[in-house]
Amino acid sequence: MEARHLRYAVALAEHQHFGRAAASLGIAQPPLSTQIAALEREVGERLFDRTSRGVVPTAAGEAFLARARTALAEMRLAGVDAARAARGETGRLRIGFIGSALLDPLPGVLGRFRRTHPEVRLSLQELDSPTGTAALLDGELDVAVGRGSPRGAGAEDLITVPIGGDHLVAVVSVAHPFAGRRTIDAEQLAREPLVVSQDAASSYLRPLFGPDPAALETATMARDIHTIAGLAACSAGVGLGPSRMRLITRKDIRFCDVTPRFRLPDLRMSFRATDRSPVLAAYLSVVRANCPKVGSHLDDLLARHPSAVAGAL
Amino acid sequence: MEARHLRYAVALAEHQHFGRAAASLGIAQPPLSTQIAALEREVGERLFDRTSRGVVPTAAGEAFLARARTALAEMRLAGVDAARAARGETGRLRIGFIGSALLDPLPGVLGRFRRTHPEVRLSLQELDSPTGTAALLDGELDVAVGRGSPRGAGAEDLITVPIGGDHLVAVVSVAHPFAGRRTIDAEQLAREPLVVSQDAASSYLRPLFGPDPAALETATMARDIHTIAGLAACSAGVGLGPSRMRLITRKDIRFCDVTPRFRLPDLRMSFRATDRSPVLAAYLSVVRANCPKVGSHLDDLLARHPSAVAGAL
DNA sequence: CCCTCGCGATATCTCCGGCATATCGTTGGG
DNA sequence: CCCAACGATATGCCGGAGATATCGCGAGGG
Repeated sequence: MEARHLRYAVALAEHQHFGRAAASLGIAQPPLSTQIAALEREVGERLFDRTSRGVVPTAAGEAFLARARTALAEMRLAGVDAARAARGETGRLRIGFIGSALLDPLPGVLGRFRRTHPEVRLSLQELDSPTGTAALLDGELDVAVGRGSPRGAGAEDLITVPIGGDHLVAVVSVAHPFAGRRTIDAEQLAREPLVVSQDAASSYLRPLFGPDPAALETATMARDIHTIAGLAACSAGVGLGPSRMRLITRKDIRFCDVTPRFRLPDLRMSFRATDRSPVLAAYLSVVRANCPKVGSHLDDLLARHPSAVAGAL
Repeated sequence: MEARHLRYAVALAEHQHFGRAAASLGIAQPPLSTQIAALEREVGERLFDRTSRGVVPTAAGEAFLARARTALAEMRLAGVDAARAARGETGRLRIGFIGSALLDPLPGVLGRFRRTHPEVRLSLQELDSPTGTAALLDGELDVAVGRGSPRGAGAEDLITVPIGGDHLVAVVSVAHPFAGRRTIDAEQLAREPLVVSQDAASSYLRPLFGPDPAALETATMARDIHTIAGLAACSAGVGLGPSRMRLITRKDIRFCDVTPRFRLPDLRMSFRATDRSPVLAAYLSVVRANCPKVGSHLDDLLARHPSAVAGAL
């Protein structure tokens, strides 16, 4: 049984007339008769009653036609859905990110992407940087936003673009003696009880305290940036975090720059170099449109990379 | 796009290998390549990524395949459903009947039909005989069970088989003076307040009272047989109805034969002579199996009728 | 580093079958 | 009783699906 048979049967049922149905199909009447006869032979039942002034479906024909119509509709949708999937308009995008990314670059990009690609199922997950990289390599994520270049096995299979840098700031309760100050010296910090993220403490924050990291070892650990702010607010210590933490709008905290200025590893976005997902491509093109600087960086990397992301526009 | 393309794409996705997929389809590898290429050209998107050691669907391919599989399933179901509809195993059967038919011939036939054709939607409706005949002719019913031959315009387009006769019986409250008697004389009845059905009073019951139908004109009218029994039970009068009314199992009523025995018009079943519904044919064959006497009658009528019911077995 | 093997693409031919043209059989309607 | 309309049948043609042979290419293995 071929789709042709379904189309012919549906047209015949619609026009109730071999000649007109054939005309509507762009063929002559005899082949329509032949094909319908062949269909009836294959199904094993008469699907149409031929009368002297037209054609009417039998009960078997009605049952057949119902299925035939949905089958044809599915076929049409197959093509449409494929095209939409290829344009990245449907599908799924799984993004893992560190908390601070949700403060600055992500909201704009995600909002725009949601609006331009409403039928893509977004799966968002807050993860620390190493976990995100691992999940990306395992194929559990499509995009990972973290801090610092991915390291370890497989990292060379990732394409990574910087999407923004920041420096270290301190956050304290409004009641804290530092609350009114614009800056705090790093040496002063070393004498305060600190609140830092697990991730930062174990990697990029260590150089800040030079040869003596005791301050870090006694620091309170928090998993994410909002917890750091919250702990600082209730005077658990001086919180340390990226400068985009200033975007947190709480009345009960104050921020101070750390002197000398201490640059944190850039925020970066990674994805698998072998990933051909059109949704990813669509996402990247939204990123490009939203942020020309990241976009041009992206273009460079993609141009350089051998197996670039599918038609990355 | 033809069903062939869908089958080929599905097979290719399943085997992830052109050669093996082609073998499973019973064709050689080159035509499979050609057809997949043609499909991709028509859809306008690459549906499969060819690697050096196999084939994997793209995102567009996955979207396409999902629709393709359901389309193919629908096509298979089309044939199956048509065959089942042709055997009368699916569809709808609308039966109109008078109340007394629900006492004797219908329960057995309907029960058996329900069991043998569980997926036929039965639509049952209690109607008086003339209304049933009209509904049948209007195409609102498939079968009408009533009393007395259908009359009026179009009646000759119906096939009608008798399915049982009965005679008149009286029903009275247990408290009624007649309650203990086996018979009641027709002349006695004429002096009693009566309870009869509208239908009966206006047609076949009139001869019972000879030239003076006054008894009927003052009779209480009821629409159906159970109401007659109920009114008799509460001593509203002497109920009159068909002898199968004896099948009503109420403790508060008693039945008496009417002397002389007064035959009522036969119960009969009618359907449109032009009706080709396989469900009707299936129903008739259940009737035949359930009741040989009616069956042979049916055979005679169908043999005699020019455009007999579709393949009435 | 080259060689070979495996896989998909391409080229060419064949032949089946879907389509067009012409004609027939049947059934209602005038 | 004839005619018009409709679907079925007969026949020839041609496109295209499929088979065979071959090529290009990339990945492993020696």
